[in-house]
Amino acid sequence: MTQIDDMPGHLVRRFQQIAVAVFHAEVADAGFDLTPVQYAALVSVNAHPDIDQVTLAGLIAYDRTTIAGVVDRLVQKGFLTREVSDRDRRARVLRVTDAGLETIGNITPAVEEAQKVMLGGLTDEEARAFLRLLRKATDAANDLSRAPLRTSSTDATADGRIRAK
Amino acid sequence: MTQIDDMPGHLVRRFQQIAVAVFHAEVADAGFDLTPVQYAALVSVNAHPDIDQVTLAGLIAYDRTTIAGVVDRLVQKGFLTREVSDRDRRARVLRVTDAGLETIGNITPAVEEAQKVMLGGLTDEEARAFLRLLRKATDAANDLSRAPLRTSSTDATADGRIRAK
DNA sequence: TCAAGATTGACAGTATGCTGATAATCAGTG
DNA sequence: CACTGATTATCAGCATACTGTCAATCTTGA
Repeated sequence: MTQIDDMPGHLVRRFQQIAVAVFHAEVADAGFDLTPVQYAALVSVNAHPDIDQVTLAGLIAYDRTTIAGVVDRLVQKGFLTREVSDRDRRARVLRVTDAGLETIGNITPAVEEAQKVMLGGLTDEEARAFLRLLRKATDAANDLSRAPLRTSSTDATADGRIRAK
Repeated sequence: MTQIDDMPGHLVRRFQQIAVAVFHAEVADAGFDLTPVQYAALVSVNAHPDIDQVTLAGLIAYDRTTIAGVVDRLVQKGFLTREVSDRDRRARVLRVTDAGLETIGNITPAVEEAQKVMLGGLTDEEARAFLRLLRKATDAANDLSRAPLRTSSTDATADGRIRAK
């Protein structure tokens, strides 16, 4: 017997695989074709209109080289627009389209169902305990990743832009 | 505020990213260049000499189309050999080389350290509780993934081959 | 104001993971 | 033995993720 099966890293990898598979299944059942990552990006842009890609990446803990492809696909699906910013010509400003907004509204039940299904093996109490510990461990180790979460402690600035730290 | 930050799927994705980053960092510090996935495959082949790729995939919950690339890289690094089986000419029989064996022996402390680091935000008791719940949730949802874990309930057969279920 | 440094986005390259298809081979049945 | 169905591996194609590099642009300080 290898001890691999009991290593946190290996278990997390397995659970993540399951989480993605469950998300796909529930979302496909509901008639949508969105990945977990695309969903997170879409919802976050909706919550922060005119956000730029780097700030978006920080809000959902993506690598900034990954976000480009994700946004590409969302633009291609017609759920996002990407335009050069007036204020900073390096930045691309993101915005949810009407189609994107409609998708967000209709897909949410499937997404929430997926969260329940992936924790189906735990009692409600266990699920709460698990989530609390998962959040604590993740937050504590946040900066060990190249793509740490960068929540806006300050609120959105006048232009809707979020500043990290 | 989006509620994304509290979704188990999103948290797991973040924690998995952290786990991989920590693994890379610790292993690189120790002077090695192995990914988490490659490490799991290497250790598992070592525990089950002459295993074929599908059985190996089941032991560590990889998709069978993923395992081919992983094994390719391990063969290229000189850690594994892959030969056509005598008994079943469809199957490729895997075996750890001396270099692979040496790597396993020397890399293990770094791998174990990585497991501690990624759980650094939890007390020992919390870490135990977290692992128990993670294992329970993962095992319960095992079959929801395309790449479920297939532990050998029966032991290795005469030829070292593991039969699932 | 202008030069140095930081930031934004993009690209190339590598490594998981997945879906779906195919070829080669094996096992079981009539 | 021939046929059918299952199994093993591979391939093409797509979607995360990462490292490292680069050009364009902004910001800051001398």
